Amino acid sequence: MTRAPQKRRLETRAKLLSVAEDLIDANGVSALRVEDVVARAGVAKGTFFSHFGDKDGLLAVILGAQVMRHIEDMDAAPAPKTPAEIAQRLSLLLDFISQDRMIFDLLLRYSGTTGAEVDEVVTQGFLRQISMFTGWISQMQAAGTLRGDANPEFLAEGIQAFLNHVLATGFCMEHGDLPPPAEALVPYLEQWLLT
Amino acid sequence: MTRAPQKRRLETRAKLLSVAEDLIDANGVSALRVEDVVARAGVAKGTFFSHFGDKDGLLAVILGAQVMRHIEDMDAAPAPKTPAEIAQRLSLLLDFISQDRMIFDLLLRYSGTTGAEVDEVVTQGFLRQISMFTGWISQMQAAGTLRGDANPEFLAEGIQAFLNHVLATGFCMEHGDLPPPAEALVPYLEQWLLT
DNA sequence: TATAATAATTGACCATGGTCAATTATTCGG
DNA sequence: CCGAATAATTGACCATGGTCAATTATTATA
Repeated sequence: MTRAPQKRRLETRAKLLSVAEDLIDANGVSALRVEDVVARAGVAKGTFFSHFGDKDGLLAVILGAQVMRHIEDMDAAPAPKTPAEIAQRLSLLLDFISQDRMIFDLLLRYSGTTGAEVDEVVTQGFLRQISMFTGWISQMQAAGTLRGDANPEFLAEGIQAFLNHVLATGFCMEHGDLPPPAEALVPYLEQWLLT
Repeated sequence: MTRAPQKRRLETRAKLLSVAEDLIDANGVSALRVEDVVARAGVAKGTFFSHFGDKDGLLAVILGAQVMRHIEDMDAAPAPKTPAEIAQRLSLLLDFISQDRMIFDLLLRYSGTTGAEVDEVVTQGFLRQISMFTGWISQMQAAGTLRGDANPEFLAEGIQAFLNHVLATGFCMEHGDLPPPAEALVPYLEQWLLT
């Protein structure tokens, strides 16, 4: 039985998170240095690792929360009615992830940590996203606007696959000339979801 | 105009590669240390980086070559006739990539380096793989065994997407209980390629 | 072949993430 | 309120990838 954390620990953690968020806002994820975080937070290096395990742990918490916020926004609006609308609904999230390859890599790596660590925000986010997709698809199937011959959860996983594909592909071309990820996603979704 | 590399340089490069391959065979990709490689090869650290840019550069060369070998094997046999046969044909490659998450991550990262570096083996491999898929699909379309309503290259990219999806998903569950990647791939391919 | 120009290599040095035995703060039982 | 037990923090130290001015080997030129 593990004890509840003391107030001091919660404060330290909050301080580390807020400092890291500020630094990320200012300089981007790639430029974040653990040494800078602990220096600004006024704690020792070891404290950082005792809280987050490693640097990616901290990033997972912060980026996972941001992803979760996007998912909640997407889920709040009325369900999309076509594949193109799904892609459009995803555009803010996709833009966020496209902003830095490090974000994509980290989310992909943490996306399914078995759910072993119940508090893994990233895992939660992905599960939530799949169930959101599943809900959309069920509704569309009920409305007869897309193929009814496959189970919604399976189709939802396919969306996930194409979403990652489009993101990965986007990083390959040198930035500048290619369409935004949400747009690139449309043909895949249509092929996957229609008839 | 850059000059051709001297014999000495080619020998050094070959030595580094062969030492690294031996170490990988013995201990796996994750355990490879640059210091070990240079020590065994009898060269200085700087030499390593002058040849490969960074550690991933060396890995890209080695793993890219292994992937290319798998692709050539797959391409040598007669074209598969069904989605399930495609999955089966891919199983050796998928098993190879599944063996260590580091391999998957690296291949994904290097898969499309713009083709800017013409000698990037990984990029070559992916292009080759897509064209192999495209060929298979064309033949199957001609034979009428799968949907003829989409262009083969587009369908080939979809295969790539599902292939990565299955691999990524495989790493998430703790190893042991889940089916081999090639098997997990089948339903996606069928849904994607059939009618 | 002597010398200048260029290629290749060297290794001390740095940057950064990560470890862990020792120390300090907090809580708990009596 | 006083130790004893546990939680939290500390910071010197380590591991490993990566840099680059200096050095040595090779090639080109006269």
